[in-house]
Amino acid sequence: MILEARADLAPERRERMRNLIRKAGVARVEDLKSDLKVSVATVRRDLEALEEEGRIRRVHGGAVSMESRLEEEVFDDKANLALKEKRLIAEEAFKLIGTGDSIYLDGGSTVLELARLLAGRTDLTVVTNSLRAAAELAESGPRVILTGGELRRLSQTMVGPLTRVILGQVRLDKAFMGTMGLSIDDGLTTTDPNEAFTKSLVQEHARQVILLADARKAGKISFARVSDLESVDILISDKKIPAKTARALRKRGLKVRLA
Amino acid sequence: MILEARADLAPERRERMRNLIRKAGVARVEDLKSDLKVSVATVRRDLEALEEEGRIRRVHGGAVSMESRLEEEVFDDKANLALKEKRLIAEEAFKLIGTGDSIYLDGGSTVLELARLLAGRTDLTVVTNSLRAAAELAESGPRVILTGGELRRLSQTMVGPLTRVILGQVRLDKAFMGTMGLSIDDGLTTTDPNEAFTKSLVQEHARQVILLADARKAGKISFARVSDLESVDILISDKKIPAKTARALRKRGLKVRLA
DNA sequence: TCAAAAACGATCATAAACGATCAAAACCAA
DNA sequence: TTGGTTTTGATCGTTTATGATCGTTTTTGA
Repeated sequence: MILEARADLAPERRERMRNLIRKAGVARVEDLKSDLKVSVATVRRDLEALEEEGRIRRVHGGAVSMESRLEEEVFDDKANLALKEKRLIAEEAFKLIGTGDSIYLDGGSTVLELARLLAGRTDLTVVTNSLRAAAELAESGPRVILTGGELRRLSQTMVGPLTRVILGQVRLDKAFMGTMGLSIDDGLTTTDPNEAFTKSLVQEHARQVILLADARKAGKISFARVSDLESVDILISDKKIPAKTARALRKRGLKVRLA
Repeated sequence: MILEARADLAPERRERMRNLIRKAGVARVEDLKSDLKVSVATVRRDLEALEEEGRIRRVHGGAVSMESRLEEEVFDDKANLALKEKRLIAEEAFKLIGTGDSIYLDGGSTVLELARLLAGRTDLTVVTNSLRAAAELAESGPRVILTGGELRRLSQTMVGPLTRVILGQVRLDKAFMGTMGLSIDDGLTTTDPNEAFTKSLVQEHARQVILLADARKAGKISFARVSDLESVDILISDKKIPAKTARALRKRGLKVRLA
């Protein structure tokens, strides 16, 4: 038997691939094929896996690293994890919006995807504490009202006690919220207490609270508590959420929709 | 040795295109075609994509970059000339800021120049209704508080009655204001009544009002009245302002500084 | 205002890249 | 080893990106 130089195990090959792509910012399938000495089929499968992890973005002919400058939201790894699911969730949420609605958008990448869908909806009034959501709608689209408040750099949102004063002045038909953690016992949690404060404030003011959370959020618990599960009217998630979890949430009174 | 120049992956080609356009401010389709060694069809398709992302604006024959800040004014000769003055005015204004000050920045390109100078000043608190100013300070720098309010797309500022509620809650040592018109008889004027409302509100709340206005503003009258000249404590302008005008302003109690 | 020239968008052909499929190879536990 | 699973690579029909063509629109300058 001829012993070839032993091939990489799949995880180490992927690690090498990831580094190659990150170093160059971009890589072609053909290059990866010869660098890693595998077939294009394997390269594609690995790229698929890396994309699923949010490490890279596939493009025709190769892939782009998420950590490179070619990719827009470098600093925000989370924005691109499970991007596909987030898009689907956002589209599902979009269906809930009626003509002339006054809606709230908070920070978070899933809600941001929803904001992108609203550019054409001049009939709406959008209230938001998210600078990025505002930026998406800055050129054209709905009437935009910003909550004001202290800028939290990490999330690019306005948070804290000052948000209360404007939120008290507006009517909100539907609030579309994101979350860091979603737990049966601990409810909604997020990283920053000021952020949590503003979120809970919004939930009090909105007639209907719609939570957008991909499956990875289920079971997670973060630092600062936002609210009970009962504050949420509708949860929109994806099909990867465990059936058991979905059942438990429904039992607590939430309407659960899977995009 | 044969060097087979391999074609760029679409994202890298677009990145190069984006940089070419940003660097020059504008670019012709034909130039991009030869620089990037692709057909005009591809150039057009890429431009279309970049426009979709909001990075450029297509025009007949080529494209202009949206990423050169003050994008509109780049092509306005007069405004472009005034950029130098605006920078000088901003630098003069910067000198007035003390350690730990709480300052207000409103919209307008001159004030935006001042915002750029503040990126390193972590000792300050900046209150602003300008999304562009906030964007300048979004990554690092002073504590940033946004006023909230309705988004006025043209100026990318938050204006209207809702701004009152947060402005009422903060202390402002110095307010740096821009203006469209500055007239001895009509005082400060601007184009939009909501904008005017917010400006006058700020002037009421700030201990010291500092107006940044290049010489072209002198004698101009716009649509909506903001306030009397007396509301302004210090005017910073450039040396092109007529001596007669400067005298008249000083006579009305303003301290006039020429950058 | 009108006509020529330039730029444009739509359409189509082609070549490269892609995803699905399946069989062979490698791997693993008994 | 054996039987079963996972991983890999080859094949093939499909999709995508690109560049050329052509009729239409926009700009320019007489």
